[in-house]
Amino acid sequence: MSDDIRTIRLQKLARMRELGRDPYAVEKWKRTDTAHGLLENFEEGREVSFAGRVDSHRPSGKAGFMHLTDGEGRIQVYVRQDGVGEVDYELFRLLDIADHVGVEGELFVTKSGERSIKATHVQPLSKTLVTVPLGKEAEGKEYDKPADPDFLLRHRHIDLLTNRDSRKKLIARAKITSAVRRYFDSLGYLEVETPLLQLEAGGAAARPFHTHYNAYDIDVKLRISLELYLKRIICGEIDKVYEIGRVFRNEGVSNRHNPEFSLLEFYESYVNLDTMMERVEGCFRTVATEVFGSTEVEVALSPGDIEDEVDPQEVVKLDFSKPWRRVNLMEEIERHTGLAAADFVDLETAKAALRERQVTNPANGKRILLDNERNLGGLIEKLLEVFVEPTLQNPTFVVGYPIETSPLAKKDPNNPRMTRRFEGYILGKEVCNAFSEINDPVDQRERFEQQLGEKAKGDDEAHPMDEEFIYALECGMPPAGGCGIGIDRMAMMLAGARNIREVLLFPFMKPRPAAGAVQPVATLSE
RNA sequence: GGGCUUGUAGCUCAGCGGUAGAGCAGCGGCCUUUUAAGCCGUUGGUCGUGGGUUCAAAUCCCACCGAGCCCA
Repeated sequence: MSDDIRTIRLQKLARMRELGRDPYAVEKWKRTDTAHGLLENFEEGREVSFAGRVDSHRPSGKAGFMHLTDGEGRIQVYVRQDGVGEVDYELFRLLDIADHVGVEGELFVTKSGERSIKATHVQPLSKTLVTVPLGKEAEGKEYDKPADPDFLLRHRHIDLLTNRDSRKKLIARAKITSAVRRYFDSLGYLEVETPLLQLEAGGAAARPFHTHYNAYDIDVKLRISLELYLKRIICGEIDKVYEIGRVFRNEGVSNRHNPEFSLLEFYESYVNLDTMMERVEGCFRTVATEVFGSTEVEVALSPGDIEDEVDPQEVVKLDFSKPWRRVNLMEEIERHTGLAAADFVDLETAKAALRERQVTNPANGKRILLDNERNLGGLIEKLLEVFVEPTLQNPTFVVGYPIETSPLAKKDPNNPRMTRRFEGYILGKEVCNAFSEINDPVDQRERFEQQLGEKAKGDDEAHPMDEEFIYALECGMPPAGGCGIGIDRMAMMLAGARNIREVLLFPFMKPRPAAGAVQPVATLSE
């Protein structure tokens, strides 16, 4: 059947060509206004030239209407045969929904009061060969739009055409990235690009993707973070450096995980955690102001954001004008679990204390699963996740992370079990991770060796040894602060997305099985 | 991994044991101010895939493949 439609459309295209008006032969069309601009600065009688996509098409014998959209707005065009001539009128009739068309004419108001263009000239600019499901629209209400999220994600162009909300979020996400760039550029940071193909993927705890480099016949990995290369640049006396780049983690897909995602990391020499906090605050403030127009951003909460049921319509105001709250990790854990510092001397003591006091997960009242924890640091981070994170609704920095889970952060001089590291949280979710970077090559080597020990014990996310990185430290690295921010998570939060796919134009999709199903004729050549 | 829901024409959906329907889109016709345009006519689906039960399955059962939500 779709072949029939295609055939008919091709016939219409042929007819347009017969009339000497091949849509595909046109290269440009003057647009004096956008649809929005036309409606806002409406001036009856003004001559305009406009182009857009046919959104509704209501021809009759010798006169008719169509609505055209241009991405941001929608305007009606009135075409009458004695206004455009027979050829143009036939071209108008040969249009289908979703075709692109250019019109010239003058602004006027219809009998029923709609601001419109009365065409004097109509020229098709592209012909659709399939039915494009745009749905219908009237008085702000929308009808029969495609609703299957799977379909819309596999054909994002249709989502962009039909779903204003999707469009808004994806545009916001793009603008966030560019606002972040402007912020760091304005501080004198240098933006760089570092290798995606690496012999050892380091800088984070994650499994990499593997691939093969034929020319050298070696296996290589896709990067999982930007960290180690950026710090080598710091060692080269470039004192402020950042990168926004795609990293790849060989993990499952979820509401908040895509195998490739965008990471911002920035490093600055001779500064401590306080400066890093200021940078994070400044970055969010800049993004809020530039993308959302205010240091106060309203974020729609969706069910699941907070432990208890929340009205889906509930909106929270996040204020980025002020410094974020600062808390200490162990103090928060002790406060929320009732355990004391003495309970955290080692893994077994801590497990015993939790068992003895029958500490349960406040979200569901169940015991906390501790069997998977191999070390005290892991246990502490688990407690952070269960007890503390849900309480961190307003922007908050949590300072002081355990040494086992922080192999790249300086030791805390006051507590050898802890490191100089913080994470930022908003609405209970992690938004950044920052260290005072280790610049002691001997310490760094020991940390990597500890990690190799964990790997030997079966932790396949443990950090690999990186001799070139150690060599860079041996050559001298200044004290420096470093920080990573997940751009997608940031965008989700600020744009009010509940799924990471809402802020990724083309999230990874499982391939479809060959059989059956609604595969539009459009090619899927990738 | 577990639970619930779901997969019917290009799109939105109805049908829920008797052999496939509506609206929109499409096609043909009428209409020179319509607007989810209208009127008349009309094309289009092996009802996700594979098994089973039954005289009979889109409809009941099982498995598989997708999707959505919730839980872990």
